[in-house]
Amino acid sequence: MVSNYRGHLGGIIKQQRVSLYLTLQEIAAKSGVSASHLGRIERGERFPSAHILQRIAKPLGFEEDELFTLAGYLSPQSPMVAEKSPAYGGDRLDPYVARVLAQEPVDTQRAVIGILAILKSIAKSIS
Amino acid sequence: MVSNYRGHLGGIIKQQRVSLYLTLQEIAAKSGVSASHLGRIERGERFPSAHILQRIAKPLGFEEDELFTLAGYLSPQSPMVAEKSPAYGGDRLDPYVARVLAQEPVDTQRAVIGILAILKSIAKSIS
DNA sequence: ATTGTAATTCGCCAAGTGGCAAATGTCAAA
DNA sequence: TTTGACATTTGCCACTTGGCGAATTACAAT
Repeated sequence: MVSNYRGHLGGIIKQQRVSLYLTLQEIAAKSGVSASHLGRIERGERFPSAHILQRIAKPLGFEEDELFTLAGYLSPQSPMVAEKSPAYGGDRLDPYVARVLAQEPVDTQRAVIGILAILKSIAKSIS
Repeated sequence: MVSNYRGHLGGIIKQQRVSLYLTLQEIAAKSGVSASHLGRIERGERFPSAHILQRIAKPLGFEEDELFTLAGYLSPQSPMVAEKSPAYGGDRLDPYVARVLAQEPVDTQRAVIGILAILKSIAKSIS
C-alpha cells in the first residue's frame, strides 16, 4: 500500500458534527453512510474514500471541495479554478484562437492539441 | 458497498495520456502509482481512490480539482471545468488545452486552428 | 436502582484496491 | 527471423473499506 496520508480528519468531522448537534445516526440518515462507519472515521480507525467524503460533506455543512481540502486531497486553492477575468492564461494565448477553439466541443479542443503534439514529435524526429 | 459511481474515467485518462505521448510507465514513474494499476484504471477494471487521483493529476496535465470533477467527486461548479455543456458551442475553452496552446508561439496557435478549419471542411464534404 | 430508548462501538466479512512479478504483446534493429 | 528493449496485461494476494447486526454504553424517567 502506497497511500500513507493519515490526516486526522476524524477530529475535524467530530468537532463539526458536535457543533451542529447532530448524531452519527442523523448524519448516517442524511448521507447514506452507516453510522458505524462514521464512528470509525471519527475516531481514526477508517479513512474515508472520496465517495464517502462526498456524501458526508453537505450533511456536515461543508462544501465538497472544502472537505476534500481538509482531507488533504486538494491543495488549498487550485489556481485554474476561480480564475475568471483574463480567462485563458492571458499572456500568451491569442484571443482569436481562444475564441475559435472555445466554440468547439472540449473533445475537439483536446483532439486539436493532440494533433499538435503529433506534428511536433514528427518535426522533432525530422530534425 | 454503497458507492455505485462507475463512470469510466479510464477513457478520459487514456485519451489524455495518449495525447501527451506518455506511457503508462512514465506516468507510473512520475506519479508513484504502479503501471499495472494505471492500466487497469484505464480499461475500467479498477476505480482509483482519491489518493491515486491526486497523484496522477499533475503527470497527466490536469489540475487536481479538474480531475476530481471529471471523476465525479466534485460538482462542476466552476464554469471553467468542462462538463456537459448545453449542446455544442459551449464557448468554453478547456483549461488544459489553453495551457498547452499558450506555450506555443502565436503563429503555431493560428496554424493549429487553420488545420482545424481544414479538417472540418473535409468532414463536412464527406458527410 | 431499574427500565427503556437512543447512540455508539465491536465483530465479522464481502467487496474492492493496488503492488509485485511473471507473462504477453509490440516493434525496430541486426 | 531472431533478438532485444520496452510497454502492457495478468495472476496473485496483502490489506483496507464499509455495511450489517449484535453488543455495549449513555442517560432520562420512573
